[in-house]
Amino acid sequence: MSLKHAIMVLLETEAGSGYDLLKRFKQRLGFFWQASHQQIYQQLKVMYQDGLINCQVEAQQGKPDRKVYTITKAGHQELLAWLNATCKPQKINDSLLVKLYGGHLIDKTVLLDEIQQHRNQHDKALAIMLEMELQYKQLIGADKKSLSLPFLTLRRGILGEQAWLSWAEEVEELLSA
Amino acid sequence: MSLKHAIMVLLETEAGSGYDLLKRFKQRLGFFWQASHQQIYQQLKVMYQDGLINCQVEAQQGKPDRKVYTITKAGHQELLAWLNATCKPQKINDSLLVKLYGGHLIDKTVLLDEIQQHRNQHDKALAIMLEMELQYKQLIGADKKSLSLPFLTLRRGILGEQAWLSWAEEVEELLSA
DNA sequence: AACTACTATGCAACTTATTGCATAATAAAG
DNA sequence: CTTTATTATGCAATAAGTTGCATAGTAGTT
Repeated sequence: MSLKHAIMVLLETEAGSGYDLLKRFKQRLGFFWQASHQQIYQQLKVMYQDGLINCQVEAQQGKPDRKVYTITKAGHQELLAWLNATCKPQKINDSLLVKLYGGHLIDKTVLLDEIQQHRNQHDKALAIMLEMELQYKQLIGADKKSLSLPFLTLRRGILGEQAWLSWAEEVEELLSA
Repeated sequence: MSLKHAIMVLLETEAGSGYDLLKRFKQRLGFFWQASHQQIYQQLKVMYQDGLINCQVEAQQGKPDRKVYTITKAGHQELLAWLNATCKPQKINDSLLVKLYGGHLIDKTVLLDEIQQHRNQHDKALAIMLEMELQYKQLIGADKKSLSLPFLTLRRGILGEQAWLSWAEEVEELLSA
């Protein structure tokens, strides 16, 4: 289970509440790790029980208490152990491809429509990532160096999206013929 | 849940037992849909209870009975409904990228080793797919036409793997520097 | 003779993720 | 003035997926 470790990677650099972590997932790990708010809150609860993280409750007026989590020594060690262990290859379950595989059963305009809808999403995702890349490239010195590993994950996203879009062109060409 | 629908896509063209389906997943959908034998057997049980598939038991000497499943009318309709509905974007959870994102906490040779291990897997996967592509391209006429949609899913695999490998080169270059 | 791989199925327990609901304040837009 | 979005958290039930174990024969290898 890596959600636990993804959370710890985020907490390692900066403390945060469940909501903070949710936002960080979206902003920083969103294109390679997706987690819902339920998953995060539930996981934090378990991790706290297991002593991997500490919790400081900040009372707030009117709003529910804000629980700010930090990583413990035990958590840090667990994270290091995980980082040093090999991880299994990513599991891929892509329903769009299942649909395409069985696409002879339906009208091909339905397939084309769906591909185009997905392409819109991928176009947007790529545009965001290219913007992020631009911002990274304008950095200099220590800032740039400290972000070199996150930058590599961004590159994965960019190359992945570009490959997806190239493929979509092939699909559209073949289905439109 | 699409495992159900993936199974029906496979049963739509040809009847099969749980074990048959497991093999077909590996051979035909393996690079975009992964399912364990447990998942398949459990799912078949539920689908049978729900009337989506029929089951003919073939007695075998010494071995357990072989249960051959076929799709029912209800199953076919459910499949068509699913094929015509839009599916949500693929969920990606890639622990290798989480690891890379938090890679500043460990020795970069560990990262390099892991990338290289993964690259071996991706190299092999790509080689298999390129071989499959070659075989497809040697087909002619009706055979070729009937496999044009599976071929598109194969292209997705090929373009995806090539993108992964290009990325791995970037990573190795940056981490080795 | 022992080990390994393949065929062929399945239960039980556990972990992980999703869906639906619930609360409650602030701020912006129409 | 009403609706929508954002901040902020969480329970309960269900669905989906994983891990470990179990059975049992055949075929090939060491």
